[in-house]
Amino acid sequence: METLKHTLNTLVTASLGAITADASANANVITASKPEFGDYQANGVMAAAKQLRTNPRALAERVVAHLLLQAPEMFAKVEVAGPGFINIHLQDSLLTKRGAALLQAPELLLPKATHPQAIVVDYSSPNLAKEMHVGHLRGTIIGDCLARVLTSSGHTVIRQNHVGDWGTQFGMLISYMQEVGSTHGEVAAKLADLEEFYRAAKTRFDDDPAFAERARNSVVKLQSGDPEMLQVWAHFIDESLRHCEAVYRKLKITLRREDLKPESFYNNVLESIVKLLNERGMLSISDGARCVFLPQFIGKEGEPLPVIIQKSDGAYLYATTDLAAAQYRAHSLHAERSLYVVDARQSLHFQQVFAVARAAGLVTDAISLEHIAYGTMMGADGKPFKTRSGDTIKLVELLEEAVRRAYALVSEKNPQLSEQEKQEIADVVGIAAVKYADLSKNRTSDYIFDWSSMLSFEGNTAPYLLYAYARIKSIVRKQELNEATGTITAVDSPTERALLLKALQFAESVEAVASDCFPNALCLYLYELSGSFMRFYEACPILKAEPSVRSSRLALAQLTAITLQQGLDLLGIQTLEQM
RNA sequence: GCGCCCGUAGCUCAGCUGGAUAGAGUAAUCGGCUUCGAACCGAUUGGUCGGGAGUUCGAAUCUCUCCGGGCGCGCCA
Repeated sequence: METLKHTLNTLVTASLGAITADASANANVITASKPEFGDYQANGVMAAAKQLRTNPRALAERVVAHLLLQAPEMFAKVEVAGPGFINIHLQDSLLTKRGAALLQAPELLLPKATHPQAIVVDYSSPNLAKEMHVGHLRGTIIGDCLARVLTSSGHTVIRQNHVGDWGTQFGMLISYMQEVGSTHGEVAAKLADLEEFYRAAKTRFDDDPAFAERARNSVVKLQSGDPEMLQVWAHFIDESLRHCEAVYRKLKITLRREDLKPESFYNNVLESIVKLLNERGMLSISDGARCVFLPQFIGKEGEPLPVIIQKSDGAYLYATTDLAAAQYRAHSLHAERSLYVVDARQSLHFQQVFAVARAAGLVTDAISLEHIAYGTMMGADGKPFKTRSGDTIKLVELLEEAVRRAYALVSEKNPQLSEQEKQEIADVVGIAAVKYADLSKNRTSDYIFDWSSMLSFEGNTAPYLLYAYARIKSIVRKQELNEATGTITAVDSPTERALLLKALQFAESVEAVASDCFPNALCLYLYELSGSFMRFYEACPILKAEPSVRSSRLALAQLTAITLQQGLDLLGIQTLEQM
């Protein structure tokens, strides 16, 4: 179903166009900034009046008159306000009709994009040399949410988990694996704690020159395709992936093995990338390294800034791999959008990669390459977590802590629940709290990792939304079994009407997330929806209302519940029947 | 030095394709459960939107400048 905002914008824009004879005029309809301004407001008349050098209020009056002739049944009141705003008050019957239609066919809650696209979402992408830590949380959660949202909008989403499985550090790890055990079981036991394994290998590497030599040798052998090295390496990668998948399962992340497109996947095309750049005359040798210099990137003292494609020792770098990946996504996956959900600190890198890819013709204008940047995970001291400090908090441990805290809270609030129920609720609530804490913040700002704020269950948090949902479900359970499912027929109370209007606006926020990739907009919407329900709940009796009112209110509560459930699902958060 | 990001209530943050009197949460104070789940709801207090200038009917939002902070900038990813 087309959104109210879109319907209204089309209508008012048409009226504006008819009056001004300007086809480019846009009514710019938005949700009203205050309830007294109505349900929606059109701001575009003032800009149009300015262009025509005419009185904005007079123009607005004419637009309103035209609009009321076009669709009189939609509006309760349309009036001109202030310097030329048009305030739109919708007819209750329009709202109830739409609400009833959505209840009838909940799949209409999420309208499909008019132009479905093939969209690559590159996210999570941990380095397999180490265990996932809190630094991987944001990209994994945000990327998964975007993948879900885009899928729900009817796009073909191709997830790409660009894991780091190649490079010098794997030589060290392989050599250490060969040292610690000869049997599969011994090695697996050692790999149970990847972090510890990495530290131990690193220590060996730093302390023993002979070991370091073997490690360097291992890299060379591995890269030249030595079968034994490849086997050990594959074993390590497989173990490391198991760690990731355990985290994904806990977090309800939709990434699967088939979404893996590791760095090593591109190994055999890197040479051809370099060759192509060379043929295009884009390569130059600088200090022995093969580089691309683009005029728009200026370095420290005004000299050109290189993108290093191949090191002086012949090894490739991540820019090369990213170029290969861009080409693969454009030509093999036929993607029209490629989203890179990656830390904001890599923005220069992506600017360069995108620019080189386009300049070299590795991708055409048919694909939009977008760096979906997110802020750095900061410690309580305001400093970023250091990936190699050894002090990072493991993601699994963080999640276990969240669930523990949720369990304590559930036990306190609802001690009468069975042990199993408490545990199941704690699992959902703990994970939901962690994800929501992240998703509800603007992704571009830095994120301060703080146990108390992340695991607080008060205010604008996932538990608040889950609680609203559980409350509705509790009411629904209480209705008589033989009672026919009613539908929304009236919204006579202000909180009742506000709730219905809010529920009808779900798709508007989902559309915004699909185009701008800011999941916090959806969080804000769901929070407001829950708030609207809570106020409705306080003000309007449902089960105790007269039969006709009761049936309509029950239906409204139902609509709220399915909207909440769907919205939370898009965030990757499960709902609970009770909590 | 060059580039990118950020500075909004005591704290954590929304709002930024310019729109009406800048909003939430939290903390503080007060009120609301013999009535559908109080993990809730309501009220009050809390602001030179870092400073200044400009663009215009209108600026937290756009431009410039200054101050403060973060990040990035040749062979890690």
